[in-house]
Parts: sequence; C-alpha cells; structure tokens
Amino acid sequence: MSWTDERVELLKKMWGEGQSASQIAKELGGVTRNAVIGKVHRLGLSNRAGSTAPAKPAAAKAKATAKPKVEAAPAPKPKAKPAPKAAEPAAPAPKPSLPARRAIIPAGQPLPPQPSANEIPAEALAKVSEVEKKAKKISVMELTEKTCKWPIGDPATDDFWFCGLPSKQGKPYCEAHVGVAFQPMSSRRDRRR
DNA sequence: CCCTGATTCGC
DNA sequence: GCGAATCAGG
Repeated sequence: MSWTDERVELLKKMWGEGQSASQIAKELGGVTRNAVIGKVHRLGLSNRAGSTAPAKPAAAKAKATAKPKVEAAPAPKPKAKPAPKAAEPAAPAPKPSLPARRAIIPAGQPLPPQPSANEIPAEALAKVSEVEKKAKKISVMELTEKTCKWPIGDPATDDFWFCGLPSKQGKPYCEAHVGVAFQPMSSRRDRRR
C-alpha cells in the first residue's frame, strides 16, 4: 500500500483525534503501526497531547551499533536541531481559533447499558462498586479517549458523573466497567469459533 | 505481556 | 520516502 492523499488525510485526522498509531494502522489497513508512526514523523506532526512518555528531553541515545557517523560539523549551522523540543512551525494554522486538539467523543463506542438489568457476575459488580468509590467523578467535558466513560448516578440530578478512571486499551471503560459492559454476550453456551 | 510512541537505518 | 527493527516507557 502506498500513502495516497486520502490515506494521509485519514492518518492526519485520526492522529489529530488522538487515535493510537496501531488503531490508525488497523483502520488504514495494509500498514503497520510502525509505518503509521514513521509517516507521522515524516509529515512533521509528531507531538500531540501528552502521550505515553510526556517527559522526553530528546536524549541522544548512543545505541550499541553506534555508527561512527562523522557529522558533528563544528561549523555553526543555522538549521541544526540538536536543541530540545521547541515549537514546530510544521503547522502554521491560519485559524487563530479552534484549539488544535479537541477532545471529541466519538459516538462510535457502544453506549453503556445501564447497570441494572442483566445478570452480571457478582464479582464484577462488586468490583464496579468498589471502583466507583474511587472514581474520579469527572464531568462529561473531561471525557477523553482515555477515560472511562461509565456513567454513575442519575443524569437528571447532580449525583451524576463519569467514572473517569483510565480506560483500557481501545475500550471506552476502565477495567472494572469493561467487565460489566462487555460481558452480556452469551453467558452460557454459544461459543463462537 | 500487553500496550504506547520514538528513533534508526537499510532499502 | 518508506517501514521493520529496535528502543524506551506505561
């Protein structure tokens, strides 16, 4: 597969939305997450909201197979960029408004079934109860792709908030809530594949 | 062990 | 330019 204009566009879009490289790769198909990341770098858009490693002072890593690359030109090059990360002119947004990053909550994920019906393993429910005690109680505004979107309380009252705990990979909920949210599928027999 | 992005370097 | 291999961190 090659990086057609459309594919690059989708890449930019998804990356901008905070999608992970693997997710983007999966969506695009025919490419690995490495390819996506590589492309991202080449496109100049690399940093976005805090990622896995927030503090990375771009340390010069001397690897094992260190190539005796004779660069280090003593001549003061104006375009040398050994400097720590600074603002990158890569995205000269002519639009002063619209924050570059918007925590868009895609409605793609299945909405949480209200924790009422369904017979969910007592353990799972217990776990949820426990989790809800230490939930971050975040508001809808604070939801991101990485926060558990499990609603707690009555939406019609003030006693309503979202779990907010770190959601599990790809899932919209945290560990505990994933347990009760995605369990209903076949409790007895019916074993797929 | 799962994941994440970052970087390098042969192609 | 591309991306697998590798690195480094959560």
